[in-house]
Amino acid sequence: MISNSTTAYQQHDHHRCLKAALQQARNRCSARKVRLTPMREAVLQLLWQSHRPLGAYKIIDQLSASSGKRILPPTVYRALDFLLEVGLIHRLATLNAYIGCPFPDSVHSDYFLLCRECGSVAECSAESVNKAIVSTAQRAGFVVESQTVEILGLCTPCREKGREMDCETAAQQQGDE
Amino acid sequence: MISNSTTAYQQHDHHRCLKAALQQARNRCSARKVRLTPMREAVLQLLWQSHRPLGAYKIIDQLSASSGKRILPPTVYRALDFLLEVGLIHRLATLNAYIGCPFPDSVHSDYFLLCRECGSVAECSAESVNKAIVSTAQRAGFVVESQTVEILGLCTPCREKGREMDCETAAQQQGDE
DNA sequence: TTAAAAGGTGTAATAATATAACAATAAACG
DNA sequence: CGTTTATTGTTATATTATTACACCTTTTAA
Repeated sequence: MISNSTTAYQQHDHHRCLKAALQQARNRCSARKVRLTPMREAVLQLLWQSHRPLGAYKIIDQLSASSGKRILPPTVYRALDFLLEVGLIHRLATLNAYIGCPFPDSVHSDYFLLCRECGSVAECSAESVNKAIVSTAQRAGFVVESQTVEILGLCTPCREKGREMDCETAAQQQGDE
Repeated sequence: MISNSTTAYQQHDHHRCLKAALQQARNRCSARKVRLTPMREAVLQLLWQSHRPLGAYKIIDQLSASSGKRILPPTVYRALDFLLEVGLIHRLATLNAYIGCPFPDSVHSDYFLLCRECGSVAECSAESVNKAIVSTAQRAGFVVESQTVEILGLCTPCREKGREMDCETAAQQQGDE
């Protein structure tokens, strides 16, 4: 069984997506008796702007721009640490970037699909992957404590776009950074 | 079927291990018509000192110490890039560190067991993990191009040591950094 | 066998990501 | 309230990695 968040690269009402995430975050924090301060919420909101991960310094820049005053690294890293701790975001080791967690409340081993074309990241929780990892590790006498699984590839929309290009004019394949 | 290199944390003749790795590297480079220069070989050799990954700046320091002159970052990063390219080493994203590849010649999706206690890293290639990843990704419409799978946990020797400690004196559990 | 080209290394400077240490402030709690 | 605890501000710095350009060495090819 797969539980996933491939809405990441599908059309959807993102405003609703963000609103739900923030509400979930508030609930989770109050349940845990920890404080979702304005700074922490601001960082979380930035990470929910889109389904693309954001580097810490991008967050610093955006926050500085929107607040009008210089936000310094420790401020943002502390908010990120808090959000990681509470399970509201994840850090992507291969990108040195952070992303909102779409289902903080369900148990899940982090498993990410990173589209190299559009930069979107979908989080999945696949029991089969988890089982395969734990059981092969076990056969090697290794006890699993945590996993980092980051898959680089192409999401459906980007693959289809790529196909169109192949058919029409494969000539002008400029990268859109 | 699992093919692995759990010798990483088992007793073995490491000198032989290193010698074999260097020979394999020379073969691989000559087969590919690329040059395993003294600098590149020195870096590779350092990465084969043990089955523990090494950060780039550790390599720089060790190389500077042993050669008597200051080796600067680009020199080492270039050697690392070369070795990565040729498939003789891997980069561990979760550690920002590098490690020799025990079987550069066989096809394998990189899958690493990192022991949090002793720091040893074993590389495995498990078809079951790979298949689970590719098939669940596929169900999400995602085409896999490359994978980063890094598993943190405890290797057999460390787990056993931990057990002994529990039985005898759990008191003095000083981390051996 | 030598000139040109390609590949590799040395060096200085700097970019990008992250943390340590301590002061100032705000919130929670008795 | 006043005290304690949690959070944020600030300065400085650590860690990892890259850019740009000069110089040297190996290979190629005339």
